[in-house]
Amino acid sequence: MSQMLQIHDQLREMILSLDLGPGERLTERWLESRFEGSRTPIRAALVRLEGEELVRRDGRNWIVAPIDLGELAALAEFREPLETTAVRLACQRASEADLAAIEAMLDACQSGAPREEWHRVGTDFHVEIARLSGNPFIVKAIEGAMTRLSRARWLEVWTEPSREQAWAEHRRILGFIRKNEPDAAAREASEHIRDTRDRLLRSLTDDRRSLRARGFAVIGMR
Amino acid sequence: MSQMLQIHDQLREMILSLDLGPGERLTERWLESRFEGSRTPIRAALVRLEGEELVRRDGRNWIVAPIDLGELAALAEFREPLETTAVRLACQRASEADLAAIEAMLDACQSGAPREEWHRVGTDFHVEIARLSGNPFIVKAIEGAMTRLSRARWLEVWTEPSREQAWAEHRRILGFIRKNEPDAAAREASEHIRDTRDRLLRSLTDDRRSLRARGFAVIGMR
DNA sequence: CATCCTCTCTTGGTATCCCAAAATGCACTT
DNA sequence: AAGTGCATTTTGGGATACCAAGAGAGGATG
Repeated sequence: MSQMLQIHDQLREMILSLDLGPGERLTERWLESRFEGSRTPIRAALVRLEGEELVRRDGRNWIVAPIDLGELAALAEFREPLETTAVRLACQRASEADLAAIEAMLDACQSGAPREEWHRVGTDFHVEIARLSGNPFIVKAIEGAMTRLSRARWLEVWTEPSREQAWAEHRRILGFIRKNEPDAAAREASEHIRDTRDRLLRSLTDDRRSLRARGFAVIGMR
Repeated sequence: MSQMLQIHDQLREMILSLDLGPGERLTERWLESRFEGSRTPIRAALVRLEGEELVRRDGRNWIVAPIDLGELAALAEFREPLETTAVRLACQRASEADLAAIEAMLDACQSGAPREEWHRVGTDFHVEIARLSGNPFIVKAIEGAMTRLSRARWLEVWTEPSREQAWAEHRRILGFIRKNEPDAAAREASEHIRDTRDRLLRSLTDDRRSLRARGFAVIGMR
């Protein structure tokens, strides 16, 4: 694989895992030494990440995109029509094998599983459901939305009951698709997206001060 | 503005206006002489355009993204939930001034207007309506979808009645938003998107052979 | 001691250079 | 005449060189 793609993937991972704090400045020269490559592939990776809005220009400088809490409500508003459409289409188009694969994914996430696992599966569930719609534009939009949500979800303080509730909602959505009840599946999906939004907002607005203290640029939601 | 952005914009324009044929190969060296800049900014522009999926890798080469007629149906399926949501939100959030501005835009497109004008307004209408939703994610998604549709719309053979019908549908959507009738507006928007899809598909599948003859890579829709 | 100016150093933007790999074309074979 | 193998050319990937602009330190001046 080309060096540029390696750098892109590593840098992306560092950003999404909060190894690089939101708002942090990235100098091309630092990245150069960090990844032991020259500036050419590094700049290509940065331009690419800029397209994914994980990195941004600040004047002439590069910075890690700040987390914008103001986005969270808009993101839920965006996901709702798309995911309800996705589950409806999934009812028509998904095979039993597809659904079983997703159920297995949920099952694999036992209560003892590490935090990374819960985080990943909680994202992948929505992307995989979108994939069942068979519509690549819906898939890409949901991928983008979940990526945008990803860092905020690391910061969320997960309580056991809230996590359980989210998982129960996932299972209900899947169940209604399986029973081929598109209206019920869509209703569940809507509720789940709103519940998740509320949980995130409640958790993050409380902790915003402490996030700032960690040096993270967290904007919006005055 | 940086040279890279200039090159990006110019190249983007050339692609969207079909100055560069879909599927055409782009060598960095040719672009270098064409834009009288060195390869560094040109490569940055190409990486950027790759993110917008207007340019793509073919092995080690760069090519202008082919037009994929198979996308057209999926694109309509994607737009429908988003735009119906957008018009509903517009009913709640748009000011009279916003609506008047859009109406003025439609009015400015008289029957004698040049083809470019019709093409541009036909795209902008949808983007501006999306903007009234106040949701930046919806706006960007619609922008992307209309961009993806743009080249196919140049190839469409426009008949006077079909164009009139599209404009009448635009006006009806706007009218229902104005009268604050979200359900009616959403229904109109759905119908309009489907009608447009059907018109496009009918026109393009017929003419596919002639497009290929012009050297355009047009794939999908066996 | 505060302020302003200047000089330096670092940064990103651009041009150019080198290299390996892939394509091209040509000659030679059958 | 068609096919095959080798030499040459061209291409994109990466590294480096150079530059102008901006930030920051340090010194001169009030």
